[in-house]
Amino acid sequence: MEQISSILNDLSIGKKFEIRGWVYRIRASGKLAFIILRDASNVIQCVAKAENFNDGDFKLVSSLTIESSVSLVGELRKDDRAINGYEMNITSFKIYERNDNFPVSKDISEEFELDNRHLWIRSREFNSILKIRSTIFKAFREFYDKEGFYEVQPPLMVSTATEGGSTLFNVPFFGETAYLSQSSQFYLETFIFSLEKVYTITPSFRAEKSRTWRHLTEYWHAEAELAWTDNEQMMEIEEKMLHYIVGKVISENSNELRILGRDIETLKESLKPFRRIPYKELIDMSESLGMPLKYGDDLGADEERQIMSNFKTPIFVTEFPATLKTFYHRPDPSNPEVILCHDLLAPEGYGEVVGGGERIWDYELLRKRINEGGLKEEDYYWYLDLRKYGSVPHSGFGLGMDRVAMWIMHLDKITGAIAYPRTIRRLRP
RNA sequence: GCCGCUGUAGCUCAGCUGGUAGAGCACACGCCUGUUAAGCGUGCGGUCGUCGGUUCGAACCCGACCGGCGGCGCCA
Repeated sequence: MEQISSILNDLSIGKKFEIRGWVYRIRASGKLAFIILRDASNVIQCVAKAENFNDGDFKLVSSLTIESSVSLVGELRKDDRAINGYEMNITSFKIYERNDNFPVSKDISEEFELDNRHLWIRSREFNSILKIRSTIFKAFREFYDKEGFYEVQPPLMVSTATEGGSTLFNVPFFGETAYLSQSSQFYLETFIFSLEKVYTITPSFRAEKSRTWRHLTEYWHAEAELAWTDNEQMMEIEEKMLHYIVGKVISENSNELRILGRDIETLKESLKPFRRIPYKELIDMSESLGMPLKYGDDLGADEERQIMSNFKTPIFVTEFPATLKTFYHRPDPSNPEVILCHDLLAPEGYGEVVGGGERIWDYELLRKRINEGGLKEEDYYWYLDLRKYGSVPHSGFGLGMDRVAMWIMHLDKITGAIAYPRTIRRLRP
């Protein structure tokens, strides 16, 4: 039994193989049937000639239907007329299941595709998306492993919000109410006092009624937290990480990128250094970027899209005004109006994929910020404790894996970057 | 939460000023020895999202409800 990709080469010419998979396309004429077979690895054209079978068997093999599961035995030939340049001349076959009518056909709407994701993920396009996603997740873990980080597992059923104001999902919890985690940041901060450099990849849940091209209700959140690290050092690590991930995808998935129509030369631009632009400078530049802004304006979807249509490489926007960020961000001691933080905006109009920065590590300052935010100190007792017992300067970030995947693959919406998107209006399949 | 669009065959859609439902694809059968989303012929296939109203008559006009899609805010 062979994988299709492993036999598509000149060394296989003249050899007999057995391959198994699903019928991708079939075209039959009286005495000849072409079956394009797919497996996880690729597709190959197979030809069944009537002269090689008795009438009953030829009838069976030439009337197979799309997505029927089969194994085919035959000899490989080079043939320029066939997709991928090789063709297998079938001499025997086994049918595992013959379908009546596969619902997914060449003309499908977005709604039908989403209702039938469990079947659509078989398409060559989605097969490529899943392979690239797999590389992105693998590269993320590889990078942090090489950098000496520990992977940790925070709880996902929690008692408090990370960011005040965000809407939480409630879950019954033995007479209490639990919430689904929106971010593991606070728990990661606890881990650094044991392990110093930690990361995690978990789902995060947002009950906001967002209806946009880049929001999911359940999304894959990659987060890291480092002791003894400032904002500048944090950005250096993130830049190195994204260079590693993009480089891995380019080297391992060039074929999949081609199937998706992703321009690899444009993607390679993101292997270059990322500019750091302080918020104030960005505001000063904003008019020339086609999106006039004034100091204090937040960057919304339209602003990011317009600004990032000017860049081919991601940029860090740093030093946001304190009014635009939540309570745990550390103000610049030399200018408390400004926060020691950064957002990473992806190029080609994609916008924010990472948010990070230094955390407040002074006990009294954090208490003050919690109270200013209208939050209850007792809800955050364990988070405050970290500032009482051996507090250290530290930084971290959160990255939306699905957003990174969408940008790397140049997809037009985030629901295309994940197999089973959860949004305000989609819970199935 | 706000704004806009949409729902007709398994799928993609057409259906004029209201007059009793159409095409392509898929599937089934037949023909074809080099197809590339193959071709030709025949066939199968519809409480026109649901409920109510107007009318002699509603896929079409009106109302309510339900589903879906797109955009913004919020964020990753």
